[in-house]
Amino acid sequence: MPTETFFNLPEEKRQRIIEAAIDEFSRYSFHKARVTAIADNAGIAKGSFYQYFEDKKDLYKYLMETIAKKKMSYINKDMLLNRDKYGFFQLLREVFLSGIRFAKENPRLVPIGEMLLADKELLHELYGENMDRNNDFFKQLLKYGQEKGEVDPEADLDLLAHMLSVLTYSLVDLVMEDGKIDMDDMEIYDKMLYFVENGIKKR
Amino acid sequence: MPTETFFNLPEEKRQRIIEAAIDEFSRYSFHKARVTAIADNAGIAKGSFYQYFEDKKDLYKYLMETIAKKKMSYINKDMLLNRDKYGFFQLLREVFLSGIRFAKENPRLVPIGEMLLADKELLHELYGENMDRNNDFFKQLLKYGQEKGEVDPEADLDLLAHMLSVLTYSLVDLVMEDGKIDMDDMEIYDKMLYFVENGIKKR
Amino acid sequence: MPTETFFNLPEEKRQRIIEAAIDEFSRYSFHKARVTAIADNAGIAKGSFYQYFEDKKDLYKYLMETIAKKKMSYINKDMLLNRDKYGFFQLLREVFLSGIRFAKENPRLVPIGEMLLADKELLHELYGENMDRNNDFFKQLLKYGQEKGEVDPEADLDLLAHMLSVLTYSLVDLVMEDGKIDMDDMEIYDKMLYFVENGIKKR
Amino acid sequence: MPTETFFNLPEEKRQRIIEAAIDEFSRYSFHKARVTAIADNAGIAKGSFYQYFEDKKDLYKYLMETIAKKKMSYINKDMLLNRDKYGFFQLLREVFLSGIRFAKENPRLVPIGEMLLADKELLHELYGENMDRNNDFFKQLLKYGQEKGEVDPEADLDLLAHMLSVLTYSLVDLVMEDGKIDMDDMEIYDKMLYFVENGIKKR
DNA sequence: GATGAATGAGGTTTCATTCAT
DNA sequence: AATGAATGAAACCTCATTCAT
Repeated sequence: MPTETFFNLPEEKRQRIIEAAIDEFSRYSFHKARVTAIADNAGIAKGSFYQYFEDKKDLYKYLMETIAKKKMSYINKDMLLNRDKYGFFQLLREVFLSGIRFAKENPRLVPIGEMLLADKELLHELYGENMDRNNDFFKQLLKYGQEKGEVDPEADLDLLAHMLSVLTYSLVDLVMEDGKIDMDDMEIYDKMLYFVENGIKKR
Repeated sequence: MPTETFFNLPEEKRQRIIEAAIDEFSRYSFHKARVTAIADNAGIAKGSFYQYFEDKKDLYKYLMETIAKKKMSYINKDMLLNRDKYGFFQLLREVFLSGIRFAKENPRLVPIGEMLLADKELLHELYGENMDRNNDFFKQLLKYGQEKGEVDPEADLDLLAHMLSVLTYSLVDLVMEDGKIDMDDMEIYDKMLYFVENGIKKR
Repeated sequence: MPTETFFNLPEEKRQRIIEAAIDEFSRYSFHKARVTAIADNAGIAKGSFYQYFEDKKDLYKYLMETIAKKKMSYINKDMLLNRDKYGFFQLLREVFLSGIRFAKENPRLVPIGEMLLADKELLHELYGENMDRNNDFFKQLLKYGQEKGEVDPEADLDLLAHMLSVLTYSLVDLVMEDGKIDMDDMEIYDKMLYFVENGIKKR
Repeated sequence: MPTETFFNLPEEKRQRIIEAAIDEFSRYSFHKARVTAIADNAGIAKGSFYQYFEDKKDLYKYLMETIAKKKMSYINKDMLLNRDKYGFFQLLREVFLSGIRFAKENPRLVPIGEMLLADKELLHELYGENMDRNNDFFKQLLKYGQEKGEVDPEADLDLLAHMLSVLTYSLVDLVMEDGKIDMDDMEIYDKMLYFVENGIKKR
């Protein structure tokens, strides 16, 4: 956790630091990223960095949390709360699209997450055992889909959740070119959804 | 490319070095992996390392090539050559399973590939533009599936190839726990295939 | 260029570092000189060295600049500015003597310059094409001498400039024994000047 | 001294080694030059190198001797033996020209000598005190010139010898561009001689 | 005598973190 | 709180030389 000092900082300065961190961690893996570069780009002294964070990992953890929260905020909460008004596949579509919107508006955050996912050692260190909240989310959703009779009742929800989770990531990866996303490329999202729907719907 | 000296080494020693390299690179990303550790674990002098490889990256590249070749060798070549004897989904199943067999027998090689995939900078440096041979392979296969009338003729092959590629990886990831695979867990592979088949087959 | 950090250092410490550098580079060629030795002798950590200079070459370049400036400062500027009050050979004598005075007071700087001059590769790297400002200086002087009618009007100024430049160096070399100069050995400078004067004066 | 083994080598092989050594030492100072490069370029095993020479310095010493001898061989011995038939300045001219001829035919040997001259430590180690045979040669010549009444009887022969020695080197340097010499550029040699003659002749 | 693999000391450089002001 | 200089462990890499075959 960042220190109290950090949270007492003027918003603007805190932003500058976060920005600089994002910039560095989106370009380089945790180990290659340099504290010096972050401090420099944020325009703060290296010493200050250690007044705000315990160490490099402390900032990194905080960043991951921030990112996770931000990503969640892209999901239309109303739809989830009133999910009964929508079909399962409509909800799924919303989840997919929220991922895309998030990536479009925060392209630099995408590789940060991906790099962490690849670094099992670090991942374990940060989250210990419970490292797939993402899957849990999809699993809940799928269960609901089964209950509503839209999803194949035989389906293995753990497997499906994992697949959906992975596909979301991959979709973002596919449409992101050089850190940019062509949001208008709507067709492709629906193609994937079409594929998924055929794959898992109840027949 | 490793030096001639390296290839002149007795098989046993070469293996020790490769083993040590795999050990290090499967645990740590390229940047965190240490030449010193590799040399130590291989039981050779640090100086010797540099008689065999130009630098850390040289060994790494060589390792990736070796891994790629090994992975390919797990695909049943006969089936590919006589693909007309098999249905498309039978072929796809073979490809999936080959990935699993490879992962089961070489569990430490899996994270090496995954870490590389996450390090865009390194990936680019090693392979430049043509970095998705994996996708190409699936695209060929899918095209064949369309020609045989088994795959949805409307399907976007680029998208599908990407998805299949990603799903293969994810499947391996899913069944690998602490570097071990439960091969007998056959059911899950077929579940995924079932899902995929429903998703993309011609109706 | 040294970093800002270096220039922020207390004068005393900066001097210690420069001293240590001079000590090392006056004894050993650029390639044999060791950063470690410099850091040790300056009483700073090796890491600090790299906070002050980009690398060994950075310090070396800076040292050469410093030396060049210092050497220039030994020339009596008044004489150059009011050169019309003096004969050409008087000016030349002043230039010669300035070289001697510089060498006498900074004996360790002499071999540094000489070693660089011998390392064509390094020389080229540092100065690119324009690496004989020394010659230019003498050429200007000689031109002036011709205009005043003191120097043989037929003389090839490029050649003469080169010769004078070389002779200055050699004179210093000659009178420097074990890094010390016997300044009182005035006679020898005049002998050389006598020789030069006879060689190039207008008849 | 090279080992007997070296001298027993077939002429052709010995030449190859010497060639490779010249190539390396003409490009790099003693310390930067690499034994490995020499062995490689000579097409011999690294181990063999140490069968022929005690160490890098041993080869270097031998090379310097060879060069010195070769350089001497360019002086017209007949003229020296029958020096009475020629004037002093004719002899001096011959010595100058021999230096030029040597440089023209062995351009790579020139920088080797120059680099050594700049490395006082090495120079001392190789030749101890008596490191100016070159000067001695010129001193003998000048003495003879005085005796014949052609050279200023007041002249300080040590100084003049030094100057002549230095000027010879510098002349070579001046006309050598990129390791090549324009021998037809005869005029310049005579200009320098003219200058020298005026400088030191008896009046 | 020839070979080429093996060695390790030693060099340069990087960087997270500490600390004095 | 802020600064930025100081540190040193540890990484990569080079190369002369030795040694077993």
